[in-house]
Amino acid sequence: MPRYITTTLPYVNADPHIGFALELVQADVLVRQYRSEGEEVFFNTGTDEHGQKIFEAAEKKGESVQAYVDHYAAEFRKLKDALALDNPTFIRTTDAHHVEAAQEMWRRCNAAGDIYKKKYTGRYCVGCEAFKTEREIENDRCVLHPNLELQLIQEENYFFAFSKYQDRLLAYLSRTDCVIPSWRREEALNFVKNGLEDFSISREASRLSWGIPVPDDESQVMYVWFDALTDYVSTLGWPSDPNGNFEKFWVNGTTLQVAGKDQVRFQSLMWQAMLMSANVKNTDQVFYHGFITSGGQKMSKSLGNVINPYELVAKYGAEATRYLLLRHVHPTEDSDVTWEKLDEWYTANLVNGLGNLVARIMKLAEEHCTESVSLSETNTPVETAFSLKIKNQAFNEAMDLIFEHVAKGDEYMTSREPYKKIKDEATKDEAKEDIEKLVRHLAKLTVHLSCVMPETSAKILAAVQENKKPENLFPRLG
RNA sequence: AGCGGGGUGGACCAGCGGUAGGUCGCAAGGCUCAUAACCUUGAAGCACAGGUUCGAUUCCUGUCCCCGCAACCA
Repeated sequence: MPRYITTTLPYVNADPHIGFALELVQADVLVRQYRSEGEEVFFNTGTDEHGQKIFEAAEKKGESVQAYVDHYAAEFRKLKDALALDNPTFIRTTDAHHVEAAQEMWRRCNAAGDIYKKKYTGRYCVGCEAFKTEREIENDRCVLHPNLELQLIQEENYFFAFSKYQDRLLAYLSRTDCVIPSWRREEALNFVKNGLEDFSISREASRLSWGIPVPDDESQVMYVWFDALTDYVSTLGWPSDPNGNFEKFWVNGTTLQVAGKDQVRFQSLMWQAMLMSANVKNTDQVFYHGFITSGGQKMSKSLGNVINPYELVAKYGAEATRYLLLRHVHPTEDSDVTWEKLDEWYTANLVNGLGNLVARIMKLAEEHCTESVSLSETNTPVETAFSLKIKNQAFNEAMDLIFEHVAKGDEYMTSREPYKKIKDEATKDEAKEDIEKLVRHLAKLTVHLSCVMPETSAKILAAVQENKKPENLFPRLG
């Protein structure tokens, strides 16, 4: 069955965050695993580029908004190569086709009677040029501009009839696999049970100058929801579907969204209600990953503990970065990452573990075996277990299986001592058999490795086929 | 207030009613094919307080601490 896998689209008001790199790598390893098993996968990612924050950020930088978003879109697009992503589609919410799709989504929900205009009163900060929430207000002032008086402003916006979908959302959430991990489904369920309120989906054009116009109302611009969330289907060609991808992957395929844990309400509730309203099939499954903290704190520029994915790749390489994110970041819980820990993991597992194992085995093979070993094509139970772990998003456990396999190689080498036996004529043949067995062990390893570290996997396989010790796979850190 | 998750040796994670496992780090031996790598052994642990039970890290109750959501906030 065709599969559709998408990340959320990051908002381009800052450089790529390590958390987004995690999301991409998790999605990619799923994509690669399914593709390796012969399934056709549509892999989507891209950038969310509208909104007042972006408009203001561009102004601050003294750039045109278009130049600003083009710059960031490029920064995010580069992640594809930096993280060795397997051919994702990259959609920008400023793409002409997406703009039309967002407007069509609006029209359909409107036709279903789910969009209406309502007067809304909020406290507006002139300094921020934005309405403030209770959390952002302290002593009746905006926390960022305590010297300015908040203004009570009344604005007329469009609202989406979210509350109408309470029952249908409960029915959707009764599917046990629609939210992973399961306890986040509990969270979503409780949220719906507590009652839903309609949410605002537009802003006056005078306040939101960089966004998609509301159909048939020049005075209003879409606020994030209809704009950003529609990307999951617009990327497939919805609604006109010129290539049949929407029909193939969304309607007839299995769909999976990968998102951060703070997205439950947006992805599993608001977006699903919009799909119901527009009479489009719901997402089959949304997987929510945890967050990455550093030194026990949320990464933030002011704390100076931000780890940028490009720095990660510059230091360890794309392959090792993928490995580090998959094995040492818990799939669904928060994980703490520091440079110190990353160095430790890189050295222990990749340099001393995998890299060293390949070197010691292939050195012996190159010197003592006259030709490369024949490889069997059959799947082992370990490979099946690995595949299942990946598909169940237990990425860290899947990695553990790989490294158990690595450890077994080292243990076998020590217990059989082929390097010793090869020096004695009487045991020479036995040593050769040991070495051949170890080489086959490596070949098997490449099967698991291919969706995690594709280049490394290919290098090892090539070394086995050429019967030659490769260059160090993972150089020791300076 | 509430909802959800979590608190297991120095670090991260698994176990979830019957001598507490794994990985990393640390220490001591061993080995020499290998990227001063590898193998073996060892030290060290179930947030706290009650309860249920023959027996609790595991179930129940309460307390403390951490994280996310808490409605227009990606």
